[in-house]
Amino acid sequence: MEKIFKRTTVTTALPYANGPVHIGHLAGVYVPADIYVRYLRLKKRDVLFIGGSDEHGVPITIKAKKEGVTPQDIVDRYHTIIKKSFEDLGVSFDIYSRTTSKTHYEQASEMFKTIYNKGGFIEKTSEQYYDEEAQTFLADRYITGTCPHCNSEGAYGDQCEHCGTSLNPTDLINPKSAISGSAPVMKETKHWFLPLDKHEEWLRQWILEEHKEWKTNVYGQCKSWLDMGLQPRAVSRDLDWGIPVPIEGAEGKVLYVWFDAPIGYISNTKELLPDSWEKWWKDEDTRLIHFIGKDNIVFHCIVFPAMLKAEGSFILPDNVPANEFLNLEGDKISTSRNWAVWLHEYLIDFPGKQDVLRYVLTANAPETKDNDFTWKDFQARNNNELVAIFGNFVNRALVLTQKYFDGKVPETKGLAEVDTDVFAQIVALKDKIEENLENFRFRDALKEAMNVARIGNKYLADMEPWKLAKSDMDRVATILNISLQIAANLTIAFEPFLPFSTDRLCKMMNLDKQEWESFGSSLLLTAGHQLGTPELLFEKIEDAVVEAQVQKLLDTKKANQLAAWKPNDIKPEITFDAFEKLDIRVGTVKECTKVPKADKLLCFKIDDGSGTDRTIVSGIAAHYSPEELTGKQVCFIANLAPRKLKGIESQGMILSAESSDGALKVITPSGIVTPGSEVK
RNA sequence: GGCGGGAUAGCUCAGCUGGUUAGAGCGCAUGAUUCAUAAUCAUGAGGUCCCGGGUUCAAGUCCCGGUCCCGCUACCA
Repeated sequence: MEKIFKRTTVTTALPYANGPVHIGHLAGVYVPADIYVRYLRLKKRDVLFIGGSDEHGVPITIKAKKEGVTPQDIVDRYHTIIKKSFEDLGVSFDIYSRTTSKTHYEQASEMFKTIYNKGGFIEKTSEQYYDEEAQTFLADRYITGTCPHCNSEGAYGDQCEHCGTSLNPTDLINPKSAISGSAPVMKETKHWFLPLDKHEEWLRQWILEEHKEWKTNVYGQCKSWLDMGLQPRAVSRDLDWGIPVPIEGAEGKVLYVWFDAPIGYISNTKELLPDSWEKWWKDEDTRLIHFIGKDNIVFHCIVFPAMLKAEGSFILPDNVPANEFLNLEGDKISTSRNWAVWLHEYLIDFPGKQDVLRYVLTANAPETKDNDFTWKDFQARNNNELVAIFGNFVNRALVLTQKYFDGKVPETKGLAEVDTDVFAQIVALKDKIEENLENFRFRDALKEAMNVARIGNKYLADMEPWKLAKSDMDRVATILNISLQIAANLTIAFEPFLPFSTDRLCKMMNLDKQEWESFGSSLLLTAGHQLGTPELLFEKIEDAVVEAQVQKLLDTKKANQLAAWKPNDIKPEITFDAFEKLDIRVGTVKECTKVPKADKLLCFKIDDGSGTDRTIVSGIAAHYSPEELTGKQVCFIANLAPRKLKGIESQGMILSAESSDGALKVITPSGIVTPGSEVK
């Protein structure tokens, strides 16, 4: 049962303002959303396209601290870059605002208060680390100390970067505040929780029964969560960067960023339409669509709807088309490793080629599984598809008309069956494109749009007007009229996908933009209409250009890795006596196995020369397979107090070096020595 | 470890509720053509449908087991 909606609210995941936007964001969220919205507008449907930056949360405060600037400085910088680059790519937001806006502060506070007054939250008091000197509670990332697992210094409260173990702040040995350096104390703190468990029943009905049409990845993930049972989720944090919890007795507490961010969709609508925003969020005849990446599924399908429901007056999303991820040259896109193609840099490196990126990202969109972006593919799709099929057809039609009819649209002189058949084919394509777009299959829709140009090329090849020009100019007139009508249809077919190119094509043909319903018409241009000057719609991209991009990728990656990495500070001096207490030995690995039910641990049986095997558990499973190390000699600390890991007593610690990229390499003697040899 | 998604031609992907010789685009080969940015058009060669079992008259498609990739989540500490 398909419901008829009066209008559509489209939101895109709010990019986090601690870095620029890259092609992964575009392919997964912004380009498909923009295509969808442009299509709806062409169909004269009522649609609102909402975007904005997500500007709160701990990572931004950390980045600010690292750079010695304020969080506001950070978000101002990236918000500006992101907003500008979206505009330049033609992502046609009706508004692109931010979660630090005044409207948003008010809206988020109001939302919290409404839910609070309805009894929609539960309160819990727990103990957390507090920095007395700085008078603030400490986020996990703000606490450092010694890792209880690998004993390395400088582990964070949520994770030890050395061994990769995830931690709780209370696990750290000798915890220190990253703000003041003082030792934090445990202090009671109160927080509010959204009891998702109380929403489980209706969520189950709403998603599992009423939205079976959602994409399989989305539906499956939701079902998994619902089947596991939902837990209450904290909506506040002790932090000074964010929206203050708007009730009494909540000083020093802000809304947790996940609670505040999605409300940004609503706030931004309100900022744009202060008087009429509610119909876009509260009217049952409005269709709400969230475009997101797959990492955001649970959030937009379960958590945010629970918030909206708890508030009581909002509609729920009708669909959440989540895409998978885009890889780059075979590797995961990573901001920290600087393995990415940044939008703002692309726009500088490829001026006027917004549509090429839009095309490639759509043609290769990660709709059903992770996909790979390569510069070679980028070049091939530009040269073999945009230039050779689309651009070339347009050029042929325009140049031939220029040549035979001085650039004026010739009159048809009697239509043959092949002529009318062309438009029947185009109408069939229009239907396919519509069906694909309505179902968020942008890749297929684009392919069908390209088929319109293919029809044109085939028509010209079959009709051969350049031959008939010697004998039958009437027929040539008809053929070129038809060809030009096909070219005019291309301006409609590609408008959602390649808005810059359709603009140029319209100019070249001296044609106004057409609406979607004219798609398939054989009368878009009247006889005698004067065309503009033909230019090349797309130009070839040479090998050297894409090779330079690959090189740039490799270079910046290497440079950033080196620049970002510096060796840890040397620890405080120790006496020779202290050194002598350490007993480092060499042993031969007799047996190495994975520890069951643990992803990171390997269990070693080591010949240490004593006659009995020594058991050591080490967190290096992510870096070595058991076979690689069996038979090898390793160095280990022999007199470290034993520790139980996953129920196995580990008698010592295997020494490894950690490289700048985080890779662990086991320390091994340069030649074979007798097991039990001392390392001095 | 649990859960979700994926694995199909050289590459990127379609294959709905199981049914004849497994499809598309690009790339490749051959031919045609020259109006066009050596672009176009036609034809063709490419596939143990990840592996191993099973259900069935019939399995890429359903069931069980396994491998690898991605995401969520947990444990460990």
